[in-house]
Amino acid sequence: MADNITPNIQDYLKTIYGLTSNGEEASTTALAARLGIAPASVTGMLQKLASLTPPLVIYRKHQGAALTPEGEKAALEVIRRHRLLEAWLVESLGYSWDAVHEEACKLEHVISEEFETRIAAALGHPVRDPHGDPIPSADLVMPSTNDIPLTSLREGEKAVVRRVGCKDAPLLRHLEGLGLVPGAGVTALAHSPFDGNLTLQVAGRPPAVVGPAICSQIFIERL
Amino acid sequence: MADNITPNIQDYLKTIYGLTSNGEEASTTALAARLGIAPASVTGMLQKLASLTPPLVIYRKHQGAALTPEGEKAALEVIRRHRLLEAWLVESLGYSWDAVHEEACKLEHVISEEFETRIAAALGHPVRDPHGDPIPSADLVMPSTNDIPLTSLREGEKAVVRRVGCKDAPLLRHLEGLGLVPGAGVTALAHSPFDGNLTLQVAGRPPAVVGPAICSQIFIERL
DNA sequence: AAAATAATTTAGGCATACCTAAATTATTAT
DNA sequence: ATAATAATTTAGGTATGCCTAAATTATTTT
Repeated sequence: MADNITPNIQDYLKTIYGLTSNGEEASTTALAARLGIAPASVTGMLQKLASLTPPLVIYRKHQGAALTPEGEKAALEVIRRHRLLEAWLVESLGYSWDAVHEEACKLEHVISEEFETRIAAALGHPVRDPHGDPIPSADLVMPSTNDIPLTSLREGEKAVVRRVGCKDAPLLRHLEGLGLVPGAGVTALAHSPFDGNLTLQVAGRPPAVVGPAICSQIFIERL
Repeated sequence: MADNITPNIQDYLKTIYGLTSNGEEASTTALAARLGIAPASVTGMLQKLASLTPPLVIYRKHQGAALTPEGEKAALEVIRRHRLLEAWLVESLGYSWDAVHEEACKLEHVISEEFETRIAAALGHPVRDPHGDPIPSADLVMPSTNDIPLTSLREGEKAVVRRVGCKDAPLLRHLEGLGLVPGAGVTALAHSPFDGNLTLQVAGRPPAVVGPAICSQIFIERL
């Protein structure tokens, strides 16, 4: 029935999940932007995904798309594979965290269930990937987190970096240089309410001033 | 120029290489049979491969196909990746040798050069895959071998199994059960000229009678 | 409310890569 | 040499998934 889920469809489902789970609308335009294709192409695909049996998305003209339970299941399966692959590329092959996303994007569509099972076991069934993104369990439940944006940290408050929500390789390398990686302890030394700049003390490093463009990509847990 | 080499084209090139390097003709029918598609589809693709710039195959109507230097290079690249992947699935993820072919067939089309480099290094730049197939070097030279068919072994002769030239999972499991895997020492106890059966002593095992259908798939080096 | 702008959809096309059926070419047997 | 068979090619068609241009719908501004 629902085994006609092509790599392309997987990418759509993953992207819809990424938008809606983030509170954003999975609109034609937003999907087109994230997928790097024309809006018209998205319209065509959403119509198709909604007319499959079972439907993978709920779609009404000019109203954007939402995943059906079947669509969400398929999305979580791909997301699980992607994040396990990222973790495993780092742990097992020594990849740097800025290079794993691209590789995982291709591998996620071709690995077998056995492959998934083996790397999950080899990694000890991790709950987060190298960027701190939660990894859905084998029965496709997304772990809940208490991550809050670094932008909400104020003078004197201490926290631990939990997640870095960006895929851009140069930015990831920059963050690594600052020590702003999952697990790092940070203290807010100062906060400028005008430009949103945060002066951060990353454990074991000199203080650094970080702008809101970066802070909004970093998620923490307060201590 | 020649970066429009799709996964499909890679499969054609790999298959043509497999036939011609084996002394067989890369005929339309043979390719169709190996690729599991209709002969007419092969004709269309061969015409296309021959008309690319640079051409990947030499093709003349009713004459089958042969790889150009560019085509052979692309074929060796895919074969290298396939065999490295097989080795690495066994070594690093604990796959059994009968399961790796299928997985490698999908992965070979998507891994990056970095991935290839990393697994080659992690494996110590192996020269054979788990079935004993030679792995082309990083500069795409196929290692030469002295492998001869097990069918040529005669009473009293000793040899080492070097290669098992079949992909069929049930047969591979059967051979593993007999100990007929690369590296195994064998002695021919008897040979029947009528049915081609060979009675083999595999080191550390009871003697076994093996028919020509199996023997022709196994390649050895005489001691 | 009307006009302007933004978002979305429809329509018509293209490329890849497969298919079947019919036509052609090559090979083998009589 | 002719007929039968086998191999191959041509022709026309399908499905996926993208594109652009034009049309439509929704939203915002005046």
